[in-house]
Amino acid sequence: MKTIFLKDIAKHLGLSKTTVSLVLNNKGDEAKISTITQKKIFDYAKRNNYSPNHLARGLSRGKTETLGLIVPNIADSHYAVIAQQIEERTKEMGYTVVFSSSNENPKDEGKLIRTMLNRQVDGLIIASTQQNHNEIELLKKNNFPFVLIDRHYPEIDTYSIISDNFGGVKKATRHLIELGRHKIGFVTLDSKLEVLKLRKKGYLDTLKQNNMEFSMVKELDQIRYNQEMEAAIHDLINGTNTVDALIFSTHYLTALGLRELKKNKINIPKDIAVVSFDEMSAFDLLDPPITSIIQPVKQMAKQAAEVLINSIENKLIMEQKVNVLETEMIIRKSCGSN
Amino acid sequence: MKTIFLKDIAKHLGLSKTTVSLVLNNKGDEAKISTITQKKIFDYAKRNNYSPNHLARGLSRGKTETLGLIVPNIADSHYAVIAQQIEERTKEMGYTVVFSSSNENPKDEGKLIRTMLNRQVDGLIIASTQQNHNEIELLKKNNFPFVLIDRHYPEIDTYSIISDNFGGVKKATRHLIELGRHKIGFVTLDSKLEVLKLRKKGYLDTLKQNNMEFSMVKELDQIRYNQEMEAAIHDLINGTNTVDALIFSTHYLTALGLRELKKNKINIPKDIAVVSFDEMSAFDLLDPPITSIIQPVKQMAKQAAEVLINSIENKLIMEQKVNVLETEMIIRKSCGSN
DNA sequence: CCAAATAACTAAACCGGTTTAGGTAATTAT
DNA sequence: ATAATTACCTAAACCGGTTTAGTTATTTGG
Repeated sequence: MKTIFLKDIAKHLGLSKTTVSLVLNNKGDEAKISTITQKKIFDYAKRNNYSPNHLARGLSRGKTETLGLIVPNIADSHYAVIAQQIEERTKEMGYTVVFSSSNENPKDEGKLIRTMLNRQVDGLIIASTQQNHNEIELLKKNNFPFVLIDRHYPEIDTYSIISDNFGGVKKATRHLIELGRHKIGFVTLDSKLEVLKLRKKGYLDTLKQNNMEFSMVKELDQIRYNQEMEAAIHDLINGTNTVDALIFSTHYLTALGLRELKKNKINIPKDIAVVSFDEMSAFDLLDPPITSIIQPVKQMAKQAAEVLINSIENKLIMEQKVNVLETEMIIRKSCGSN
Repeated sequence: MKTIFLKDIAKHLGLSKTTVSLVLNNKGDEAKISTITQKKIFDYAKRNNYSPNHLARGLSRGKTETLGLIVPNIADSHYAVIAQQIEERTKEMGYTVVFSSSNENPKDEGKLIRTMLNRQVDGLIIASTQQNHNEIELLKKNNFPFVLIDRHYPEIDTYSIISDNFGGVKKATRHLIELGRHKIGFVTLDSKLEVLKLRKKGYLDTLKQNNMEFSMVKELDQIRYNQEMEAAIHDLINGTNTVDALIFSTHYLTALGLRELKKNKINIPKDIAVVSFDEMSAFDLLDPPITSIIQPVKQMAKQAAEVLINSIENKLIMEQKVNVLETEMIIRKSCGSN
């Protein structure tokens, strides 16, 4: 507030800015500043609660102790938790985070990356729209420290922390098969996102491995999925191809789907078993509670923060660049298993 | 990336840093720089996608176009939405936001405020723990631009954007009374937070106004509420004082409470009607869907961003400092009203 | 006793911009 | 023909730190 500067301390103690700066950066001993002088400086600084101007320091050091976080949407609980964990870990390690939502828009994401770069962040954590191959490649080429979280570019070799989307859906599908479901449907978005492609593949591959003949994938439009869910559910529960189980590829699709199933008086799990990939905080309160595949979100976030900061500070660098964390299936009553 | 600086442009065009800086800041005409020169500068800058070092600019201008956001916890959907909206509005107005969670800890909050200040943010938006009276007063005394959101210090005269917590609970209580409920209970946290005090007051005052004799408030510990909910619900549904309606003072208490009610095979709304202050995204999927009081969170956030930026830029300043926005009651089936 | 080493400290350049206070040369006014 | 403007541009200070390359006075070593 009533800001005090380095030169003020120096002037008041009859010393040079250099001495004060060295001491306050704990280089006093190294620079052989006498203990008495050091004490004087520390005391005076503390008494007037001096704290260095971060811009000035950043400018001269070329480092800001600030990380940029770009997510599709922090209002989404998935990313909110990621943000929270990253911020927490990051704060412990002496960094601050600036964030921005790309709204799943590649152009916005590109702009945000550039904005963050000229704000001189020391590194970036990006949950990418996955349509900025070039920007990401550029970051890599320029050796700018960054890590991808939640979504990665399989074709670019960089630090990526993701969860096992493929394996997660596999677990879910196997679970349903084991419970005797034969006509399992899959509701997802029509998207280029690697995660969604992998989830679909997890479903299809598992069916094939188990020689299941029936398969039915509904891919809703990324924007109009809200309106399209009604027709999709209608298709899935009527006609000859009525399903006896449904996997939703992400939490909000599950929520929408459940609403429709309810409207159609479908009994879960008797008529249709339901598994959700990702969950919302109230899924265990629903009747029946929804069996869900959950991602180790917190762990992913902490790891991303650590890997990034380590790579910034050139400490021990992770050996394998892509780290795939296991998902967990929480079995509740929506599949009739208990 | 392959960073280009002002002096590079200057050197390449045989001009001075001054000229280049003026032109790129659109002060070319004002400074009577010839159109030809201006064009050369703009072109060269664009071609080499120059963008000014934010630290340097901030240091010399004393302004960073960065806002600090301090919330109790961004993982909480309530604050996640606030963060998202603030970031969105703020981005439109040319600012960036750095955020941090105080974890409802006043000391941490104090530290965060100081950290943000020496990071030279231009202003702060704080959803305060409300136990940092002094820090807030200090901000005010030093004319540092800030606005309180969601929670305010009634005793400090500053910009505050809050919702009508008192009126919200009043609506809920009145609703229950009108539906013929006579023994309405209130579950909340034992907290000094003004919002929670107001919600309790809204409940108690409405009962009094309607000459209801019965009242029962359960105040759970702020940390152990999770464990305490079981006993609280037990008390509320057993003995002579069995309630026929419950109001939960915040979304996560509702979630916990519903879990307990379910465990005890309570029929909602037949045995007990339920209203939640604040909701979770799946509350409308529950059986029955939960009647909720919702706060105009998005509006609050946008307003906070606008008020802050306006006060930073000394544009039109809001006339009344405390802005109380109306809540809305979404009537679902948990009170038996339809 | 003098040279070398050391202790304690500092001047000044630098980071990359913005801004103030001019400086020339060409035009206009008288 | 000379003074006053004007058009166009710039040197240098400044923002508040960090860091390099010394300086000076005192010890130590031979």
